Amino acid sequence: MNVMAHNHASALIRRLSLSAGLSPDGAEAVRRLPFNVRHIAARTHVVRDGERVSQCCMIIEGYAFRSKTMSNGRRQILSIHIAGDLPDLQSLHLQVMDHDLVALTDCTIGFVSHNAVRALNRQRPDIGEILWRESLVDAALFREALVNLGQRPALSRLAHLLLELRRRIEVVGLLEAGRFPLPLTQEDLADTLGLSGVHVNRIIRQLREQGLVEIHRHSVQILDLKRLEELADFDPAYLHLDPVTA
Amino acid sequence: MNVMAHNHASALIRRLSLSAGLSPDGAEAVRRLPFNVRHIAARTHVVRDGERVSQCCMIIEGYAFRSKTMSNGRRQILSIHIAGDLPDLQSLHLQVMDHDLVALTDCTIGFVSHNAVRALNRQRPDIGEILWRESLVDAALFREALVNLGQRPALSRLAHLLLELRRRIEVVGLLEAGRFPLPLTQEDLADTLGLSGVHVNRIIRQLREQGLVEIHRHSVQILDLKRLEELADFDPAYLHLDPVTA
DNA sequence: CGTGGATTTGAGAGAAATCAAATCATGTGG
DNA sequence: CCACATGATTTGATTTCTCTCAAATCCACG
Repeated sequence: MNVMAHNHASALIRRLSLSAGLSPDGAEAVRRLPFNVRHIAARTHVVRDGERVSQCCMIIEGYAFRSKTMSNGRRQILSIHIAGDLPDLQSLHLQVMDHDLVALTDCTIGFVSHNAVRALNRQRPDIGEILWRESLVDAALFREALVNLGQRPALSRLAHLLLELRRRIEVVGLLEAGRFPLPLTQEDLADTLGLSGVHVNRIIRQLREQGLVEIHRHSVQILDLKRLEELADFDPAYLHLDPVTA
Repeated sequence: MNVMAHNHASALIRRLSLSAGLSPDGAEAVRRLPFNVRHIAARTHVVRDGERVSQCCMIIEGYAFRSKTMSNGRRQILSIHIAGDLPDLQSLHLQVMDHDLVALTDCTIGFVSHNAVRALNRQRPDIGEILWRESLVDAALFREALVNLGQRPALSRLAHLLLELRRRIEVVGLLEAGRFPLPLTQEDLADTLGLSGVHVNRIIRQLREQGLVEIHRHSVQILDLKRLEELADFDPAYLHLDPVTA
């Protein structure tokens, strides 16, 4: 319940500074937001579809995902989130959730009231624009995910997902010797990629057999980045991480 | 090249007033934005993937779509846009396009410089928030499209697309006796739904045979709304059109 | 009235799903 | 520390959905 979170926002600030030109004093203002820090157990809901919320959150540590579940029980995972993400920033202006937000692992999460964020936006329109931009990048990832689901065969689809995660994890400094955690079960991956669990298993095996990727105990090592990027038709422009490319 | 466009924005204003609580004087401020009105021929690009832009646009009349084309030529249509939409609002803060915007029919489009929109946002933060919200609704549609591509079989997938279009068209007052134009070829529909053209043809036939929908000469009539909504598992909450539901 | 794009239909192939069972981990309590 | 229970992964067999290729028909437009 720590209200001061001076370094909790470091991953977020690192990313925003790199990609959105957040200034040092802007970073300070973000750091000073009144985050209410809480621990969330793996596989518990942070917010539920249909709920009306008055705060949004920042992931400080751990993994989370957003998903929608249809009335027949089928679930689509919409996005995977890591430290430094603001996975429900959209609730700032869309206060009724249209999907779930769930902790994938045990998480440390900082909650901020919408009021505090709105106040900051009014006081510092430059930061408001950066947060708006952040929500637009979120949408850009959804667009690429649409291409992934609609146009790529299963093998490339998984490859693309891994490459996106690798890059995003790298940006916040959590890539360790080219290796990163992937705390999704194969069933979770299936629901992310619009495939069946069985098929995901077979696809993973193919990636392994082709010497492209090593996936073991929820940890991923990409062995041949170039070849994997070709297979996935991966172009990171949509991540909008490069300030030159906006 | 008319700079005054007092009623050109009526569809947009109608929608924002209904769903985002745009006030009458806010509407007036939006109307007074310096729109540069131009006509765009069917099947021409409005903006291209990779371009850096300094203006965004509002559809005054006609249909457009956003799409991404992969290096192997496969294309995914990301969204379909109608009068009153701001299909490249994201460029306001993401100035390099990560997809194409293409006119589907002959269109009348109003272009506004980013500078003018940014100035309005600073001067009228309430309108800035409504535009931000608008970009968040855009993202909400992408999320639902992800569910559509990832989890629904072809028949429900098409049904869902038709229901979404019907509702959006209704909101801006363009639904005529339950009928609306659908100027997409079956090939276009295929690229929207992640299916092949041939399969889309067969799916349309099924919808017709089941007495659910009549599609003829690029015009759609939904014959059994209730049954179609069941088939599609359609819940319009994600459109965020109802201000009570935010 | 001809032409080219769009739609429709048929046949066969392929990708991925489902169903079912076996194996492998992980963590718990005795 | 081992036995067991639970969930995750792996493998096999079969079915289903959707794709591709190919050809025929239809339609809008000049």
